[in-house]
Parts: sequence; C-alpha cells; structure tokens
Amino acid sequence: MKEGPDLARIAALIGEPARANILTALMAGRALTVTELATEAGVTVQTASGHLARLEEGGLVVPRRSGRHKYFALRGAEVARVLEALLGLAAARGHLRSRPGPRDPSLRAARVCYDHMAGEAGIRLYDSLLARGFLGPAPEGLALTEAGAAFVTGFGIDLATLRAGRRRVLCRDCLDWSERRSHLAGALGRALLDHMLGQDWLHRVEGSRALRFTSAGRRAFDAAFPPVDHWFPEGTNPQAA
Amino acid sequence: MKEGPDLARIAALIGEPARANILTALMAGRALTVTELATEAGVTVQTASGHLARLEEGGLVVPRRSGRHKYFALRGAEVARVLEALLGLAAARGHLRSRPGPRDPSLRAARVCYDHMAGEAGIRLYDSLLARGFLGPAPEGLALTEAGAAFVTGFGIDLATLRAGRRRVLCRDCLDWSERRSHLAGALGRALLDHMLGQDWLHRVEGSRALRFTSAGRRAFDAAFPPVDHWFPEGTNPQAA
DNA sequence: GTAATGTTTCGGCCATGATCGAACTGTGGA
DNA sequence: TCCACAGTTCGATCATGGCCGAAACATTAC
Repeated sequence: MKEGPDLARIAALIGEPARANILTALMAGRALTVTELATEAGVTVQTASGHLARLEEGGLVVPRRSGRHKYFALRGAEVARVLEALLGLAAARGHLRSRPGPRDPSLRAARVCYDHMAGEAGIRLYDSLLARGFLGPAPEGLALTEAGAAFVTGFGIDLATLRAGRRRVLCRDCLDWSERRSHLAGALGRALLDHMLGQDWLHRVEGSRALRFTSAGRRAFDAAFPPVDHWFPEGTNPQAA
Repeated sequence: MKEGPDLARIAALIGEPARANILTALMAGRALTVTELATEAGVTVQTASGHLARLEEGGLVVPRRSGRHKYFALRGAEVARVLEALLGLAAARGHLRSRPGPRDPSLRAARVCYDHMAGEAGIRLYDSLLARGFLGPAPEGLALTEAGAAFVTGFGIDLATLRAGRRRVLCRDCLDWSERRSHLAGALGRALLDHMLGQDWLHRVEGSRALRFTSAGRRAFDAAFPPVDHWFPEGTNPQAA
C-alpha cells in the first residue's frame, strides 16, 4: 500500500509469453517489423500489434515508421539491462522454455529458427561467412559484401530475385540463447536453408524443429562453410540503442 | 520459439500486484510472516499464502519456519538486484502506484503504513530515535537499546506487555519508496502510533491513510522527537541476503 | 486437555486480458 | 486506377488465474 514505482505494471508487461518473446527477439538490438515480431512470438499480426501498442505505451519499445513498415526496437539500454537481468535470473532458476523436448541434442546440432538455420550448424555457417569477409557490418546491421554476393551466387542463390521480389531484409543475425551466439537470419538465411534442403544436404525431422544432415550433405556443408577457430562472432554491438 | 530462459514465467511471477507488493515489502531485506505480507499486499492471508507458494516455487523467496510462524525473505541478492532494476525502470517510465490520490501532500506529511506511522513525521521519529542511540543495529535487524527502553517507557509505552504479549518483532524499519528513507515499524512502531493517537496528538483522516496532527500534538511531537540534521538514516544494509 | 493464533487447502465466483476472424486504413508498386 | 501488402481496430470468445469464505491443519500458550 506504499507509494512507489509500479513494479507490477512493468513486470506484467514483460510477463506475458507473447510479449516476452517479442522483447527477447528485440534483444538482438535491431528493429523488427510487426509481422516479423508476430512470427517470433507465435501469434497473429493483430495480436502482436496489440501487444506492441501496450509495450510502446509502457515505454519498453519505440516504433519507427519506414514506408508501410513499422519497425520496433527496444527503448534504450536500460530496458535491455532489465531484460538481461531477468533472463539471467530465469536461467539461474532453471526456468527454460524448451517446449519441444528439453535438451534434445539433435536440436542443438541443427534446427530451424523460423525459416533459417540455427544451432551449431547455423552458427558455423554464420561464423564462416563473417570470417571470410562475406558478411560485414552495415548501417542496417548486417550486409552482404561484394565477395559475399559472388560467393552466394556461386553457391546457387539467385540474389537478384532475393533482392527484388521480397521487401524483406536480406541479412540479419539472430541471437540464440542456448548458444549465446548469432546465426544468419533474413531473406538470405532463408534462401540458404531452402537451397540446402533442396539439395538434400539435410531435411526436417517431422514434428520437430530439428534438422538432420545426410552424410553427403554433411561433407558438402563442411566444405562450403569450414569451421573458424579463434573467431569472436559478436562483432556488432547487439545492444545499440 | 527459440530456446532460452523463460523470461515470461519469472516476469509474470513479479508482475502481479499482490506479489509485487509482497516482493517490494521484502526489499527491506528482512523476513516477514505470511500475515504481515498479506497486510502489505492488501489481500487476505489465504491469497498471500498461495502467492508465496508460487514465489517460493519460482525461486524468488525462501521460507524459514520459526514456531508457528513462517517467515519469507528474498532469495539472495540476485533477486533483489532484478527487483531494483525493475523498480528503477518503472520509476523512469513514470509508472507510479499512487492509488489514494496522486501526490497528496497530507499523505506525505504523515500517514499510516499498516499500523505504524510513515511519511515525513514517521521518518522524523525514526531518525530521532536512531540519532539519540535509542535504536541500534542488531542481528535481527533493529533493536531497542537500554537507553531506548528507558525512553519509550518514560514516553508511556508498556514495554513488558509489548515484549511478552505479542510474538511480533519489536522493532523493524520500513522503507518508503516515496521518501527513500526508513521509518519505524514493528510492535514498537505500532505502540508509539497507538499511544500518540490515544493522546490526541493526531488522528486518522477518514477514508484515507493520512494522519493529521492537532496543534498541541504537533508541538508535543516536535519536542519528543526533535529533528536531526546531517544524519544518514540508512545505517543498516537493507539488502542483506 | 482447551483455547488462541498462524498457515494451508479447497471450492466456487469472477474479472482481466489474450486470442483470432473480419473488416478497415494507409502505403507502395504496376 | 487497381492490386498487394502492412498494420490497426473492433467484437466475441474463452481460458487463466486472482480472490475470498469456510474449514482443515499446525503450533504454542495456559
């Protein structure tokens, strides 16, 4: 009954699964559209829109209009710090949101994250592209370099279609909490996964997000994306306000 | 849909008004009983008991049985740090839980906090007792010194009854967020307020937590608890795990 | 023993709010 | 101009969970 900051209001704002997913997705530091956040949160666009309105009103996120897209980002480093603290506490208390079977090794090895590859293989791919200078930092976050464009074209990706057809961001890094590392998302991440699936390098495990390599696919993947040692993948600051 | 700590679960635990009140009350660093926490949270004992079970299961509080009382305290400094961060963010975002009329000056001057006095007058009382060595730090938090016992006895408090009759903690400091200072709670805090009410030094304002001094009462109060300058009231660490 | 006090469990009521379908607004491209 | 796409608003549904009364359980005092 005392006066004071309304702890409950701000915590309740975070303490709703869909909103928590949205905020977690925004922890990568980049602005995402309503539709993207809806997918991340696993809800429809209407629902996400409502949640984002609440989050904005609560001062946790800020919108930025760009054409017919509306990008949302975390509002400042203080919000990120609070989320970090909460994530740490949740991890320390053993509260994990591992829905599809806790600690499944195959999920850690390679899995689908929305429409791109995550897990150890996803990180390998990302690191390998970065280390060879195919990906580089850009004002918008992450960009394909000239050498990178040549590489993915040689890999079999139709970059022109990718860039023209969809309005979606080409490259984005996606932070995995299990690995604490980034992997490649965005239109390119999707295209790479699609291509590898089409080449039978790997296939989805039914009823799971896991991906399983074929033996030939594993060899081809290792050749295309050789492992990188001594590389710190977090080149860009994920907490840029 | 990513793996990771369950942000929502831990935040939802905090983001419920009653539970948030409980946690805020525990931010003082001392263990409180179920009944006390129920009063702090403004709910019945059954409800508080249920909330505390959830908080315990979530790893935010730890119980400690002592006879027929069950004391709850925050579980470690990490929890306190998260709450601090949340309180700070809430304050920064202007989320205040001032239910009874925002910024009522009479509430700030003197008000009831459960059963003892809070507000500027409450802080004055507390500081005055501390500065004169009537209250001092103790293993249990706060204790009445020998001089203090003599003082309150002279003031008209029946210390023997207070100590024998009730099992309640005699002295406790209560942290006010509006003032960021401590005031005296516990059995003694209650007894002092009751005594002053009985002496017509002040009376409750109907329908409010505010207390209003009579003119004679104000003079008597000022004489009994002279203001203390240059005194930092937070002598004990409120964050002791 | 009985009484008093503190805490928990059970049951049912009820409000909050999350969710989605459908319809509407606004922007950009052909 | 028409269409496609992004986002918002509205309305209805529905589940979660907070809440308290009553009663059981536990512990201490007398």
